[in-house]
Amino acid sequence: MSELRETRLEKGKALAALGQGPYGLRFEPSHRTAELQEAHADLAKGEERNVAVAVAGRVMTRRVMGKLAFFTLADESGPIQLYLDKATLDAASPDAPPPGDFAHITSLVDAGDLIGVQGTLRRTDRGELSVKVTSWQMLSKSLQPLPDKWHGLADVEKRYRQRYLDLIVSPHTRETFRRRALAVSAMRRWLDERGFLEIETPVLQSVPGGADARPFETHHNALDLPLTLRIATELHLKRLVVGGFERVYELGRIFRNEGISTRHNPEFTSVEIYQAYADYGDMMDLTERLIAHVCEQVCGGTRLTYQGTEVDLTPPWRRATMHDLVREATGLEFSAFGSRAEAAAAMAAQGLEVPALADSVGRLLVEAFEQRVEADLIQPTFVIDYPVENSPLARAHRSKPGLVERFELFIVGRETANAFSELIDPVDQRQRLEAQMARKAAGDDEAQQVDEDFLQALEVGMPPTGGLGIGIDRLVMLLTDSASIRDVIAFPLLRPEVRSELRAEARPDQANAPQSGA
RNA sequence: GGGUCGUUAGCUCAGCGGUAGAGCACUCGGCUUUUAACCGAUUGGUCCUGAGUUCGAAUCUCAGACGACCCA
Repeated sequence: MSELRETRLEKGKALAALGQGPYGLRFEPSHRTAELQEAHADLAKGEERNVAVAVAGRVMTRRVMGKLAFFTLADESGPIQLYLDKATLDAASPDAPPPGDFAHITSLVDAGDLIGVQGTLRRTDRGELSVKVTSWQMLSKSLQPLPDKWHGLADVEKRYRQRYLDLIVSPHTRETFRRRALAVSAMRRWLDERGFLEIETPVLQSVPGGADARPFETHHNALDLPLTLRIATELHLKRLVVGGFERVYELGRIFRNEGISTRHNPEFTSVEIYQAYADYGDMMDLTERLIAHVCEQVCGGTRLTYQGTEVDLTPPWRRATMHDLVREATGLEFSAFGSRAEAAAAMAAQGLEVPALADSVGRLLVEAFEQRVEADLIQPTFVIDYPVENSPLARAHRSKPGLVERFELFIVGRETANAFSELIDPVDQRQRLEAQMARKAAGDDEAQQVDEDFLQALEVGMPPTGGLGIGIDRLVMLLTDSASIRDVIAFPLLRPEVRSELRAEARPDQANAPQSGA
């Protein structure tokens, strides 16, 4: 609908004729609105306070009644009411061309416009703290209507596609991203204070590694080189540990070419943390303390409610082996199975699915865990000691053959962190990655590949190291009580919006296609 | 990948085989204590797209697009 836009363009011209932009250069607010609300909470109804204030923000609502008008102006901190009366405004601007300053602000300023005002304070008879405006400046004319002031943006798709509108009208959305920023900065500060260095590693890689995932592919023109976007930061951070950095981390975006769901976005944020001379037990301690600290900073405590469920993140957290958890849930004792066939038969008898790709007792254990245990791990739980087959970068368990020193942290049924005593033996590492390559050749397109340079780094000698990865998006979902990962990513991936006329051009075959009878 | 639901005015929605509707927003008029302001008037449509059934389709059928949720 362009009529509204035309009207507002006309108002913009009228404003320009009055010397009001309509796009201002700068404005100096004296306060945020929330500061005024707090500082003048004691001002009584009907009273005025003759202090000069200046505030800037977006006009959210307008109520004009003859010679008096009320606007709501919102800045980042929240709203404040503007009290506009004809007598005051016209007296303050005697040189304004007819029909006068009050008429100008009430007829040329629309909901959605960004304006700055100067005035004094007054609490109205109804108890609303207001800026009694003496002068105003148009800072930016909005040519588009704001979403419905009562319903807000109910269309979920529009909320994601036009996040700016969502942010303007939904305080809850603003709060979510504010908390996300708080969580990330609290995490970095906590790590920095403990001597961890954040070092950036490449996003563009020749050999994607560090996780079981399919990468995005791209190309470097000048080198005529196929490249992939990183699926993890692990192998480069380990090279830094080899190089002598004993505590390193990187908090950043990684990319996995997978489906989209309420828990998956193709680009998401992780933090990977490596500590030399530590093992996975140390990383459990670190994980507890780090996440509990971030939770305190963001939520004010270590207890929270997620989608109606009480979650207590107060350390220490439960630690249980995968074998024990699967036994509790299914009665199956996986350490007693002598062959895959035996394990598969026992699983089938329990009504568990037995996928063909799970070609070993260890992989079936993980299947049983995913099918029967995972979703019920509501309170924070470290699941420890994974089968070696699924963990090609983790060190063999010091006392349990066939297992590795690995844990995953589950909260509200979701994998939230993953950590190992890192595998530092280059010979063992080569064998593990070669086994992965064999799987890849057999059709597992998420299997890892051999990274010769990484193996070379290990040959130089890597100290025993504990490594940890945390999914930031899922953690923020937990801290903000968000049901979907899209609610904590400002601009989640969506299919591009296609206009109907372009759609017709894109599918010319459709117009003449023969129709099969209905 | 499979299933369910949704898509109608700028926004929120109703209409479910017989002339396209409401509230809000916009525009105009009135109004000096409103806060979903109020009162009056006007304006606004590719009913997601394409095809089919029918005398007649927003409505029924098929295909497609996009989205949400659930499952894998």
